[in-house]
Amino acid sequence: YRDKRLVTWDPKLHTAISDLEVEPREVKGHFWHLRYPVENSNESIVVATTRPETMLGDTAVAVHPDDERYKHLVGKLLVLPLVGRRIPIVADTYSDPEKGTGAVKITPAHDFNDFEVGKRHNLPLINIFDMNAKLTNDVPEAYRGLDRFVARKQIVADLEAAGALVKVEDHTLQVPYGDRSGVVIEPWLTDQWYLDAATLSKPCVAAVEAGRTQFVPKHWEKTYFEWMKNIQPWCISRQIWWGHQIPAWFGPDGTCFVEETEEQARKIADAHYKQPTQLRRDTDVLDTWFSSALWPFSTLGWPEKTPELARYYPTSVLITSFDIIFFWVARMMMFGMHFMNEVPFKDVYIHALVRDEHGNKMSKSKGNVVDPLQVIEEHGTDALRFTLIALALQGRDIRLSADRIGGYRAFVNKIWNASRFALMRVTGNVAPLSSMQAKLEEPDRWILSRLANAVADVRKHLDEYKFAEAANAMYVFVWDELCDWYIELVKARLMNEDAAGARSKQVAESVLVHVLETAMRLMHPVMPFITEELWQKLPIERSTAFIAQQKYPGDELAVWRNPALENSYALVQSGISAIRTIRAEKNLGPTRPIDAIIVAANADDRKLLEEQRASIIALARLQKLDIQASRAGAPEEAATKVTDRLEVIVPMGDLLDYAAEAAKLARQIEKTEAERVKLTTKLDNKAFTDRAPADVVARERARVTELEQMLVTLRDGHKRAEQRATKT
RNA sequence: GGGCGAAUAGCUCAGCGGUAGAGCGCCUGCUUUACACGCAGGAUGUCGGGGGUUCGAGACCCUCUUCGCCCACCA
Repeated sequence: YRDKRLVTWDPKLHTAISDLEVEPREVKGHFWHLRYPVENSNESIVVATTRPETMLGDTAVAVHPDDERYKHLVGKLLVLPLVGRRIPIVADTYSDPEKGTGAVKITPAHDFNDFEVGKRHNLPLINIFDMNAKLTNDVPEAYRGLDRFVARKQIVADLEAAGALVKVEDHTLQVPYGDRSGVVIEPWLTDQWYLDAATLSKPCVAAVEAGRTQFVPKHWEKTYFEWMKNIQPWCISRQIWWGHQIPAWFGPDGTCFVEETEEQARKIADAHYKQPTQLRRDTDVLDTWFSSALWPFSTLGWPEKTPELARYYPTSVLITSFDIIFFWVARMMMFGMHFMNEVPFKDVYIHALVRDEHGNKMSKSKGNVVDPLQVIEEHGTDALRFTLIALALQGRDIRLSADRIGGYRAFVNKIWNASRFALMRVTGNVAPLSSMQAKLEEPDRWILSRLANAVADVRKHLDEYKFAEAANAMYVFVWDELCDWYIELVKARLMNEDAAGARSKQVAESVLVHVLETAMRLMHPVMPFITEELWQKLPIERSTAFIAQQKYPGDELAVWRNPALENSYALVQSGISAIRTIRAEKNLGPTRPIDAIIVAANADDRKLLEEQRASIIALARLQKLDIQASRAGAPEEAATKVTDRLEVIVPMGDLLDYAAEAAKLARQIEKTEAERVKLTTKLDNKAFTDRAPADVVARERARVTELEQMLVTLRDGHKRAEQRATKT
């Protein structure tokens, strides 16, 4: 509908702008107290204003109906200084007796609140500004044509000269600026086109309440609701060049015809005027957000009923920034519900805002934009992309951190080097995994199980829009599991040129290539460049030209999942780590060949360790490994490391510092004992054993048993070390 | 005035009812033939304060403090 009301007018760009494009800025200004005399009386009323120039357009002064100070003056007239116009004193609850003098000047044509007061009291609207915010001919001659800020100075001076200026106070106030033009916007009375947004918004609120569209993270719904439920009429016309021209035609007498086409409008107009009539099209264009609101269906061929529209509307997900919720998301909802009678998207993912290093929002007009090309120059495209994804946590903004980008650049490098290793060691095309399932060795089955886990985790996180978690799952799998364990585990097999090891070598090659190939597909959306490059190089059969055309890894990996194997394999890893810890603590160096004894009380554990003897020897760099049920026969001069299920003993000969060893064991005993006491106290608490879930209680009991076993071993070792220390 | 979010290791941040974590930084040792953008090992926390719920609380509830943001208003 067309209406004459106040709009937020940009006097530089000469157009109405949206409330959302208005940016309040805090400015130091003044409070001017002005005295308006009551006609034919000695009395007067003092009003306070931050914009004295608007007094030229005053058409009333309002006081609160219950304000005893002014009750007797309501209905009387004031003489407006400098102008001489008689203006009424009206009673209106808009006036707040607590604020200022309790009397407020009313300028209906230049203030939104005053406009409403004016409507209630049938006050005239006096437009004192033109489109440039210069004073019009409706003001005394002395001020005509003056710019608003020039006029302000002049008027204050003249009021002072006339004795109407009571006092001036310093005052800090919020002044509305146009966010594009950077000038103070002016509430201005114009004819504009409006949408009845309140009516359009109702089904949109209902749709989100019913969950037909869901916000992720959910709390943004509140922002959406708050705005939708307090929505104002939407001024959709703009006095600018670019945009969809409004389909409205005016006849000579100002009658308006709104039709889809000019032809249609002319037909209606001719009928209306009963003769062929010249029409003039409205030169205004639609607010850009009006046009954008049509996007979800207009791009699919609407208003035609196209197959695309049937297939893709409603869309699955809109990914956008929170500051677009009002501008675009809400408006697409309105038009979707109105024109399609269906929501435009099922999910709205509100992503984090990337802020600059100081935490400020980046903006083109502020100029504090981090240039991605520069970051890419320094760290690489894939590193930047991975960093953004890794930092994209729900409900939290991103401060782009150079350190994090550097860390992920190292990750990209790691992927490159791991693949380089594989390409160096794997010769010829590899066989499909299915053909060698029976020949897989423990480490092979372990990494395939971990891969299946990683794929499942990544997919789950992506489904939930948890991008940072998805990135982390990729990172941990590739670096901590594939590189740090699997590649190290298979090195010996890959480098073995003996005929006897040929089959084992081939299996390792196939598994390594298969795992890498799957990892490339898994990471491709985040790191498109390196994954494409490496995928092209892998010795595999390629069914498509590009990795992007391949299927994303999914459920087909699930057959490899093997939690029991992973659990038992953790024992082997903890044994290797224990030996490495002794190496580091005793300064044995990473490469010096040493002997080690692993004591495991459990027969199944020993069996598993025996099977993995070669891996343990290789990764712990041992020259001799004994796996036994008890400590019997182990030398006294030994460093030990005790874990939940095993004790690792490294004979040290004269190298061992017994006092230090005893002290180290004493510290571990103290910590273990403290944990045991804590758990025992917990288990002694009847309230806990009665009320906590059975599995929690059982787990705690098992843990106490483990700790008790550890303590026996630790105390035994401690006693021996202490005896030796005193002997020497 | 209304609303939202945040406070956890030196830094950037996960965890959101059952033994406090990651990356970076820091410390120790390493030319280990994929990688020093690396490898192995290590240290580091009254989880902002105070109440409460619970067998059990960074986690849930209340409250306070401090930061950040959004909306409205400001004669």
